[in-house]
Amino acid sequence: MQSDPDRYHHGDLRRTLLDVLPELIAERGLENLSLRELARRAGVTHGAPAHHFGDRKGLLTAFANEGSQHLSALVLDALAAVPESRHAQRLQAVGLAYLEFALRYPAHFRVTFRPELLDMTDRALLAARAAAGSTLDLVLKAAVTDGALRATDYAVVRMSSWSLAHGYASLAVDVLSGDSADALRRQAQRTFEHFCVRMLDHPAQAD
Amino acid sequence: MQSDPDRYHHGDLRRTLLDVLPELIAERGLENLSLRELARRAGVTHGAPAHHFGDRKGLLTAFANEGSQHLSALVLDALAAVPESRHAQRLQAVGLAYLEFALRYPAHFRVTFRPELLDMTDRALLAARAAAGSTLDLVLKAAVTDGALRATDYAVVRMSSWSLAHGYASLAVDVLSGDSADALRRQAQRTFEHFCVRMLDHPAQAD
DNA sequence: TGTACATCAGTGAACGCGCGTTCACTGATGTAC
DNA sequence: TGTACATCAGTGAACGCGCGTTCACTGATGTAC
Repeated sequence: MQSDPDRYHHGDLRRTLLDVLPELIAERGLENLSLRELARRAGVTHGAPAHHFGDRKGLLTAFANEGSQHLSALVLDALAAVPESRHAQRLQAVGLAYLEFALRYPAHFRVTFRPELLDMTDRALLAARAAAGSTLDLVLKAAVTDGALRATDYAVVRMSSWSLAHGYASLAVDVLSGDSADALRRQAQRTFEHFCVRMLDHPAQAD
Repeated sequence: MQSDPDRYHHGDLRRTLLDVLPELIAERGLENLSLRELARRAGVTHGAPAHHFGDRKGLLTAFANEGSQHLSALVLDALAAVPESRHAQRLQAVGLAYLEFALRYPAHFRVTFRPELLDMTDRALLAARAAAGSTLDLVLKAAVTDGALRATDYAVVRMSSWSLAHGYASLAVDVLSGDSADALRRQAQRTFEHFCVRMLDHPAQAD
């Protein structure tokens, strides 16, 4: 990717548009998102984005796809640091990674969970979403296998874990956005630990 | 309120605008909300709403105020049916009322928690929000008093309860909006019960 | 290494549209006496 | 009960604006030979 500002071909406009989008959403909100303004900030005429995304929905679909990938990466990273036998810690790690996603990529977070703005028939998007959602299932299934979670409680614990993480992240982004990110992280750590310890049992091997 | 369609004075335009708004948000989304279209649907020229709300932010602020009042009413109603000593049940009732708010008033739910769209200096709005938030505190404080919740766990349980309810409601409105409301309610009932039972202890008197 | 040609990426003018806001107005209502 | 007048609520024309989309174009790149 070259940066000569006067070249006719941009080099990687698609990438640049996706990179500029979060600032724009942060500044003006998803309500006032304008493709023309996006093109302006990318240093390109307003017709150019159509070459890469077609329309607004295409742009946001690609952006949401990226969001799901960020989320997957954060979850997998967090899990890599926790032994497979520590189920409560693993569940906590997933929840904290979800919050981390919202804190680091608030614009992605806002777009990713708004299906009415997206092309939900897009194969790449669906695959990315499925991948991001599957990790929680793996963690909970392992807990069932090891006797830390009753199979009959699986659905209920899955839904409450997801809701807790999603709610915490939503509140962090929308309602508590005045608080410092570190304060939110610390509080979340305690809150999620409290939750996970109570939701999963501790088989003999624990600790 | 009269309904003669040809009168010059509307009768209660303010009320009508607030009543029409949810449909409009449901149909076109908060992104595409237009004051002119709102006026059109209220059967009035586009200049009229300004008399009552000033601008878009004024309208949404009044709407969010109403939202907080709906939420308060649902929470208080739900609590009225549960004995004061049943702390887990009371906490569950608050959570389910929160979900009920999102299911019955999805447009209000979407607006109420978007401070950047509202005039957060509006006294009436602030009062309504504070009132809606205070009930959870009352329930948890009673649980502390009765020994069902350790004072040191107060903050953590408060935050996880709020997050769980908010997350569930958000997912219900945004992501799971294809599911039937009744199915969501039933699943929430089980999920919240599971959660509340584990978060609060059961002093001697229980049951 | 050079040339011809196809493809790709961005340009810029033009279009029609719906929007929010303003403002002089007029019809309706309410109040004072 | 009647009249005069002030206030309130909605009208409708006008404004300027930024938007998304289209499209013939041109400059740049890549490939075949």
